[in-house]
Amino acid sequence: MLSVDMYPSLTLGPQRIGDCYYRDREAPAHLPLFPTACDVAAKALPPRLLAPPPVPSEPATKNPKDEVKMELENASLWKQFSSVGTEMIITKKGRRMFPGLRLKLSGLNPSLRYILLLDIIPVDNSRYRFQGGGWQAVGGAEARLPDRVFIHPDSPATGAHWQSRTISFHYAKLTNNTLDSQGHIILHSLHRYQPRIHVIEARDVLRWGGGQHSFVFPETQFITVTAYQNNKITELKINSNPFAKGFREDGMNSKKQRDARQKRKMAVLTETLDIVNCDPCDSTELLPQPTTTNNTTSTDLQALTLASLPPLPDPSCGYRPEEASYQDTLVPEQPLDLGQEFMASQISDISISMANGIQDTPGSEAANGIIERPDTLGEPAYTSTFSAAQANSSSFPSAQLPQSSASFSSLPVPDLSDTSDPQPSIPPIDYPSILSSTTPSLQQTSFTFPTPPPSNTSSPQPLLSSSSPSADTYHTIPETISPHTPTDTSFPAPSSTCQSGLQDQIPAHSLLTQPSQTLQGEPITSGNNTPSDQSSAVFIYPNILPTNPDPAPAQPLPNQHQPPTPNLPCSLPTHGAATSFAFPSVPPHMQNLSFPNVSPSPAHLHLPNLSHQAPAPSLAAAFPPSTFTHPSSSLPHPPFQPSSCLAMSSSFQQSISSTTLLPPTAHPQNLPNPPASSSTSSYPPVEIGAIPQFNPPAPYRPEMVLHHPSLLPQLDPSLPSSNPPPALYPAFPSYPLRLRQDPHSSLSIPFRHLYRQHQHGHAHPQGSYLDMSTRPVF
DNA sequence: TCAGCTCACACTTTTGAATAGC
DNA sequence: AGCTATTCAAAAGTGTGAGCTG
Repeated sequence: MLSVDMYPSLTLGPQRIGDCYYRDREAPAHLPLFPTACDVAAKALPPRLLAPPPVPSEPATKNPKDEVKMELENASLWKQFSSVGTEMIITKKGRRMFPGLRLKLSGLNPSLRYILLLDIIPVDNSRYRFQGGGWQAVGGAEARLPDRVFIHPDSPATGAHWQSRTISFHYAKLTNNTLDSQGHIILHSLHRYQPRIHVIEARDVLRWGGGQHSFVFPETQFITVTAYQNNKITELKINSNPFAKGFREDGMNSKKQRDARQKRKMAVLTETLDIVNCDPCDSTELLPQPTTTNNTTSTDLQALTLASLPPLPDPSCGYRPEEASYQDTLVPEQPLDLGQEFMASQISDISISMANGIQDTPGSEAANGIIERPDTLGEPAYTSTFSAAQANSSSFPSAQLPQSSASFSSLPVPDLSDTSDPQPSIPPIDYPSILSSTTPSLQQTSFTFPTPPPSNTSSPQPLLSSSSPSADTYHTIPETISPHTPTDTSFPAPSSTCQSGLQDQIPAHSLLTQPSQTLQGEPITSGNNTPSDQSSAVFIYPNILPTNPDPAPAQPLPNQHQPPTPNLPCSLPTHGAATSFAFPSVPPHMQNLSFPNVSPSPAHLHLPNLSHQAPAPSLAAAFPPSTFTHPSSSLPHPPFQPSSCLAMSSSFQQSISSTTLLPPTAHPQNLPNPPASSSTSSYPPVEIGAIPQFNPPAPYRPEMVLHHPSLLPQLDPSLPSSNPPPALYPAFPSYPLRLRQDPHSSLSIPFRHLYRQHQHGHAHPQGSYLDMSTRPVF
């Protein structure tokens, strides 16, 4: 597949993939989901941009699709963690999530094929630090990384398949390696994220027309860390994760055992030393002291260690509070408080891609009861819900978790109100609260992002309202995804073209508004964000502390956020064709687009991700010829994060490539790809897998994205008309998925080739990843 | 000096190939 | 010959703690 660009919908983030609903069983809370990229963009963008496009077509939503429901099977476990403040370890090699996402789907058409995607978007623009027993927002978030999407290994599979079993995303891995080539989801450490699950009809992907459903469970929010900060979390992990069994009290790797081992070691050493020297005595002496008994173990150990070795690690390190005995030294656990602040801006990068996602038809969703809203992150919705819920509950202080999270009881409308509140409010939000509230609700993918929803839609309220409807229902609003819209926006489009696209759609100012966005295209995501800036107010992430109220400023990187991205989306959406694209295939737009990367001068595009990720599935997409010229953007981009990579499951890819993805309905042939075809010719269809992989070392540059206006989706519904190409998909604003090209490729080479090359890397038996971030792509 | 990150370590579970039995 | 069940080794996932980096 291509770059995500190609497929806006995929881009998840910001764009809408479909509808995103938060569902709470009980009460739907609507949490706006933000694609990472989107977020940024969103913030940057003026609200209106963000606002979900009016959804004219929403109508469709009512179909059965609407009834698609998703339940988080291990919600209780998640709630336990969220009540303390969930932390997820991220490593260079990639770390699985624990708890994992275990889901139950219902309401799908048994005979249709669906693709399940997982993406993780930043909840706010803040960076956190664990202080005083709680999480506090301490500054602006880092530039957004390329958005990557994890495609469930079973994808595409029939509705019957998905509904007959528990769906687990445990194979998905998180990494902090921005140059990751394994296709793992790239996240920043000490940032707060929200996982989202997207259900897309396979044909949709291909066509772009299908409905999408996005689900968010607030309780699954987490803060990334490279080492656990909260002892309570460590305990929970050890007690809940089978792999950590050895660290349990009774395990062989328990502190006790470890101490004992160390002691033994020490003893041996001391003996040796004694023999050799007398000095060792010291250590030996110490040893005795160690307390007696169990605790003693620890103490002993400490003593031993101390004696023998270099100073022991801080006692504080000791995890278990329980082991108070040890604790003398240890630092007592602290309640987590997450201070959340929003950084409104994050400019960061923009992962714009996400941003693109923005709008979507909010309205439609709303209708459904769903919330589209993207309102960004959470804005209101979150806040509201969360706040109420429990701000406290969760460990994350700042952000309040939605109470419900756990219960998910519906948090009806209130959220809205809440949301509003929250934002302004306080910085620190309780994580939990947020989560909770959201939990149930689905969000529509419409990612409207944080950005202030357009008047209506955009506004969080809608979301809320939607949410209010019952969580249970979760409306998923199937939205067709129009690639166009959102996604693109998200992309920072450096190039004028792109920008133009976006711009067109979006008021220039809006874009401009945010400094951060600055650049061209960015608007996208930023748009949403923008609000955020205020964000804090705007978004409600409960958790989020307003700390960084202004995003823009905060994010210096205006450039990064470039609205441009939109371009890509645009193209897609516009063309019905786009829809037709099979994943693999590249949207026509794309074809037009020249890939920055392509250009020899790699400089422009840096698709860091690309290169790595690549597990692209074999979607074959034809790439449009890279005519893309990508003006090298002058823009500086922030280092780009490889967002774009998509990892696709092999199966998925295969299917895709084979057309399997294509449901009967959609055949690759049909794919919009025509361009593809053309492209194919010139660019053979790229396999999705490949795309992700763009490994191109080159950092991603938003600008690239910008170039292609066509691609850019319309961010603002309101704007839309201007360019709206005939969208294949009616309505909505879905995010286009974008596939990235291989930077290398830059070339004219058909993507496939490119990808194929890369693929090897990605092929993950367990699942594939797509780099959604379109941005990176171009 | 310190916060944050990386790495090696020991332990555990999971996975898959090899083998045995029916 | 084909299928299923069992065994075993390798691979991979975990938190820990020391060391490194900026």
